[in-house]
Amino acid sequence: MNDVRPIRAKSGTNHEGTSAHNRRVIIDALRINGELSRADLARATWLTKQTVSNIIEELERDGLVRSQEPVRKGRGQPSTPYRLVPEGAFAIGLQIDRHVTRAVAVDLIGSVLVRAEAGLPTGGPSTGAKVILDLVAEVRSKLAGIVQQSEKRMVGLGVAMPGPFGVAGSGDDPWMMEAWQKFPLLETLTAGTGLDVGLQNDAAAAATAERMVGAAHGLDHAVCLFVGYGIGAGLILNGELYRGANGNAGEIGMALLFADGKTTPLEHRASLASLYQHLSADPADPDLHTCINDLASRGDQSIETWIETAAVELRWSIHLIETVFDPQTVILCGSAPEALVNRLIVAIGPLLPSIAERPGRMLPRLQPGMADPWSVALGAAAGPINRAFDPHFAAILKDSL
Amino acid sequence: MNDVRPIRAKSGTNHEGTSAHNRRVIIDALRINGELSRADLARATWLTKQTVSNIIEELERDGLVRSQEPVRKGRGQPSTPYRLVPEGAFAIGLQIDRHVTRAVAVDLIGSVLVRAEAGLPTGGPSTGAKVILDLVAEVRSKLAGIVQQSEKRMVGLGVAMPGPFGVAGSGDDPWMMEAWQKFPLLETLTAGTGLDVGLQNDAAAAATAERMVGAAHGLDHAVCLFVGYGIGAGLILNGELYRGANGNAGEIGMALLFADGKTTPLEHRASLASLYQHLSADPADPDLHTCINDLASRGDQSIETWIETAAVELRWSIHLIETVFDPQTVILCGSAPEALVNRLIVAIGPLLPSIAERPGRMLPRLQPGMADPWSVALGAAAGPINRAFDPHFAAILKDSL
DNA sequence: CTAATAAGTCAAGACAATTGACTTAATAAG
DNA sequence: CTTATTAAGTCAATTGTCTTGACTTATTAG
Repeated sequence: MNDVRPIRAKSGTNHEGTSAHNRRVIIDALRINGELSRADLARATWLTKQTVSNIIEELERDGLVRSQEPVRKGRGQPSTPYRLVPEGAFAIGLQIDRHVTRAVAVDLIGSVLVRAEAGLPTGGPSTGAKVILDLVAEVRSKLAGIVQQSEKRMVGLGVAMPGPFGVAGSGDDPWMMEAWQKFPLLETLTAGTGLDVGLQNDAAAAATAERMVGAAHGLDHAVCLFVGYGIGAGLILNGELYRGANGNAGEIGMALLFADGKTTPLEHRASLASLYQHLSADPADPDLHTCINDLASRGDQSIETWIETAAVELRWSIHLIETVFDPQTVILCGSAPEALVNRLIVAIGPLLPSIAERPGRMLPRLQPGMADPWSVALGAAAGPINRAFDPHFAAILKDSL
Repeated sequence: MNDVRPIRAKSGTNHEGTSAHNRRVIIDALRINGELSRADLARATWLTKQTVSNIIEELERDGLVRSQEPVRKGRGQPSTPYRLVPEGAFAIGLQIDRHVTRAVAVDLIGSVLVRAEAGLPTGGPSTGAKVILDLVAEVRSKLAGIVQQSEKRMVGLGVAMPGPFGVAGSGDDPWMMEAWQKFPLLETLTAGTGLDVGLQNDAAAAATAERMVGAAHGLDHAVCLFVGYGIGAGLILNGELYRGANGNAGEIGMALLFADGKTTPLEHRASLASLYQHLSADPADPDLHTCINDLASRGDQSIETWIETAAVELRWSIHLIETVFDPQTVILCGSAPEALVNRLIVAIGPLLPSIAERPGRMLPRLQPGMADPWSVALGAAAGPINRAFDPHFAAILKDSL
């Protein structure tokens, strides 16, 4: 009598969905192309001139878009280009790593306006939660000091931390990231900040950053190979970040390799963790980053041996990524020091043969991405901005409110 | 003066896009749930009762949907359930393999109504094109003999063949699949049949079939590991088939493995091609399929050795797929004989530890899919049906006409 | 027998994109 | 210098699709 099994269906849409999508398409077009006139927008988006005019007018009223000086280009009335207003929206990005946490305030076009960093006490969330909430509050108030009304235009707080999420842990993590994952982080942050909070893993955040302001800007298919304390891949598929069924897509650090008769996760052979171990360095040392940068840039032998080993694994990882995802390009990025990433890129080449070798390629198979300790926090902040302003399927549907 | 770089932007949408999407959502809901009343549909899709009524009325007029006997379920007016009408649409699916080609006619709900097979002469497309066109014509006319007006409701021709596509070939393929890829297949078929023609690789077709009528029915994230002459993965991501930048996503047969000091593509170690070689069998032998099925079902030693080797590689492939895609489930399917696939599933277990091991899993990590020589052709036919009737982002946009 | 409940319809209204004519402002051609 | 041509952008009426709220119908619980 009672229908027990729930009905599964996709959500429908309506006028508001249409209008929301078109608004997002206009914003996206301006983000990708820098500045465009109404006529340009109409041609590029397949919308009518009139519709574009209406949307632009509304966006201008909302302070998201601003007209520039008219430009004459041949016959006909000069066109008035429009640009995104950087101060049109802000987001906070928060990176929670093993021994450090970073927060940034970012504007609509992805410029970092405020940054702050704090050490994370060992002991996990019980002591760390306060540090984090204080850091977010600090960044927010500094932003409010720079920009009028920033709080009115705050779209959310994006958090990035090492994954994978929701997996029965191995228990051998000395940095207590596991404890962080069990901690009700989203609830704590929502309650403590009053903001909309979103979570992604660090590789996904790096990819989100590359898509907003980096090498993946405007690309529909790109994979960011992220070398941090661990190693992961951030996936841009069909122009959107792909998360998988449980938000763990791209967590290739856990991939098991067979070599020398042993089974080892990739992470143990190519990641900063493996480098620290190779150098017998203390990961909590605040000078480590610059120190490694120095070693890498002057080609120190201790680091070269590691680079040689890691490069073999990375070369193979890139081959696999190309084979499996068929992306337009692979971007190597990381919280690793820039000099190290550059050395790695050289050491990785030449790439293994793969289906990515095709006639008429426009983009390099492998490109360097941001190698900036702040890029993950930036990507974390880009999350809420994407959700609020970028065109994606879910944003059209009624079930997304 | 002249703006040389083209403007890149996503397409906008309009009322028609909304309406087309809602129609597709209703069809999809009926496909997944079997039968639903208007009120059920309204609740499940977030559309209003009135909108659902209008759409159902239109679909009924178009012959895509049919009312069932009203059912009393407690208080209130009895509800009238609706179902998809199988004869509402048809598609032809065509599989082009190394030495054989198969064509099927399929209806709206994915039932195979007609099947036909032909040997492909060596010599590639120059001689094979006619065979294929004749086969398609045969299937179409047989369908027309069974169903009135089938041509009026024909939505297209889907083609599946081994990938990868558009890659500078290695030239060592004795089956001339490379020549097929250079051949203007789509143009020839479009001209020769007058139908809308689409192309996917065989693993993608297998996944499309699993999504329409198999283990991936109604799932949003599933990967089909397809063991055929080669080996590939068909990717269902966010409820849609993922193709990658060049239609080659999932072509894992080309993935290079390092073992025994050598570099070998996965394909050479786990695929029917490797089995044929192991057995010194002739791939063109038409009895090979049943013969291998016999050998596998009675546990013949010659085949068991191969299974042991292949299972190692497949176990690792599944681990990697889980790690990289984070799917809800992995489906093992193939053009391999059913008994062989079943033996492989047993031999593969137990699976390697991965992020797929999580508390509260609903689905098995690995499930058997269709192991039917006709499943690829079925999946090929499912392609045009999906394009015509399933909800997806592109279908909402103005640039999709 | 009556009240409650649920399915489904009706008709008016709201919303957002479309259409085609119009205005404005520039350059090219004579 | 004048005129034709071209392109950007606006105006006002129209169209297509979903929404709203009241209404009708059919059933069961009490």
